[in-house]
Amino acid sequence: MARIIMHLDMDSYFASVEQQANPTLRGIPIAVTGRPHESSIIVAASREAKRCGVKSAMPNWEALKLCPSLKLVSGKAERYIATTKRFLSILKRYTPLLEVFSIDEVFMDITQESRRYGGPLGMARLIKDEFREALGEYITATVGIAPNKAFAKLIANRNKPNGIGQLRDEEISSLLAEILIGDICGIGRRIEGRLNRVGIHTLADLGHTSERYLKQEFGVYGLFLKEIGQGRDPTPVIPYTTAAPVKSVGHSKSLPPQLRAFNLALLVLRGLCDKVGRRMRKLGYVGRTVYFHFRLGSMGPHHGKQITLPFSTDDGETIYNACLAIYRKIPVHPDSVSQVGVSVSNLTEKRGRSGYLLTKDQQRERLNSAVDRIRDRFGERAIVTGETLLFDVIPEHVGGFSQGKEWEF
DNA sequence: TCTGGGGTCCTAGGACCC
DNA sequence: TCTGGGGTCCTAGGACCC
Repeated sequence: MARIIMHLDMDSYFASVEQQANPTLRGIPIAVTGRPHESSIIVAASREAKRCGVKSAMPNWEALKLCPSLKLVSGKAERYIATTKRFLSILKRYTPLLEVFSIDEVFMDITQESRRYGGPLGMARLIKDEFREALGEYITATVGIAPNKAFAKLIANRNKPNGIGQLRDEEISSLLAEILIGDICGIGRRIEGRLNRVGIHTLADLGHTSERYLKQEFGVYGLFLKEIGQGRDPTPVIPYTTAAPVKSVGHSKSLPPQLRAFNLALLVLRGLCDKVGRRMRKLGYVGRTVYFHFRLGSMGPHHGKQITLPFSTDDGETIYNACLAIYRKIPVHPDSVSQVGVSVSNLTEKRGRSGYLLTKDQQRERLNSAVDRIRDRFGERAIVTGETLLFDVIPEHVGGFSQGKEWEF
């Protein structure tokens, strides 16, 4: 029996949450951005702004050119996470087979459950009614229903905003010739370009291409392409409860001109390492592999290197020292950088106090946990290292938690 | 005017061990 | 004498997602 997969995608999510929270923002073009007054980018545009052509990932200046009356709003991460928790708690009552794909997107396998609600369309309408009650009329979702994830997402995109779309198993084959490969989640610009150059433009073209060729060109990914070209996508819905744990924890920051000198950038990096350590301790992980990267010029190349430590850590200073060790190994030693970043992978769950850490580190561990407790109570900025005071000139960003797994529901 | 920040997965080569 | 093959770990790079 064919599966029934529902994809639910919140409409203009961050912008809608802001409009719901603040009536003066309703009915006008607004856009959520990281830094409203600097040369940043749009994270989310309201539907009024989208009508002028404003899209996410567009530089603010370009958005303002398209839509001079656009109101830029600073994003508030906590607000979006809280709203996501609320709608997830509604959805999990409908089925336990619920995959949190990002902060505003969910896949559900409703093969078993939809019958109880008068079929998938009835279920979708009920969910949208519940959302309106619980979240307010400005926060809406679009629902796509299909026999697999790729087509459920596709059909949701085609019914935005605030719509419901369904694609039945028997309807898919007749649509393959009109769906462009780039419309499929998983086929990005590079792969689309490579396929286009050999004359493959639609899913039907893809389906007619030999599996051998696709495998030779794209490795295991070629098998996925062949399936998609035939209207199939065997990828299962992976429920939140069985999803793989976080694999890496990182932070990076684009630097304003006054902090681009390399020695100042290192101070910013010190603060980023602290934030990474803090988040790891919150998540209960220690990690062994540290990746340090930086960027030269706004459009310049990334340089980065990783090392694996002989021990695991969740301590900001240890992570920072690892970055310095990496830096000494990098052949490029720039005078100035436009971005620095650090991420820790090779994570394991932290066990008891003495499991991984050396005795000489136990004092530091106690210090970290005391600092964490104070920050839990009085906020992240209650205690900062001297260097971290530099963050006062760099506003906090939003938009970077799209695929994080730090919201429980 | 010149671009954010958070992730995931896959591949491939070299080192090292048995 | 000096050769085999499998497995794991590490690093780098490319592609994708929101």
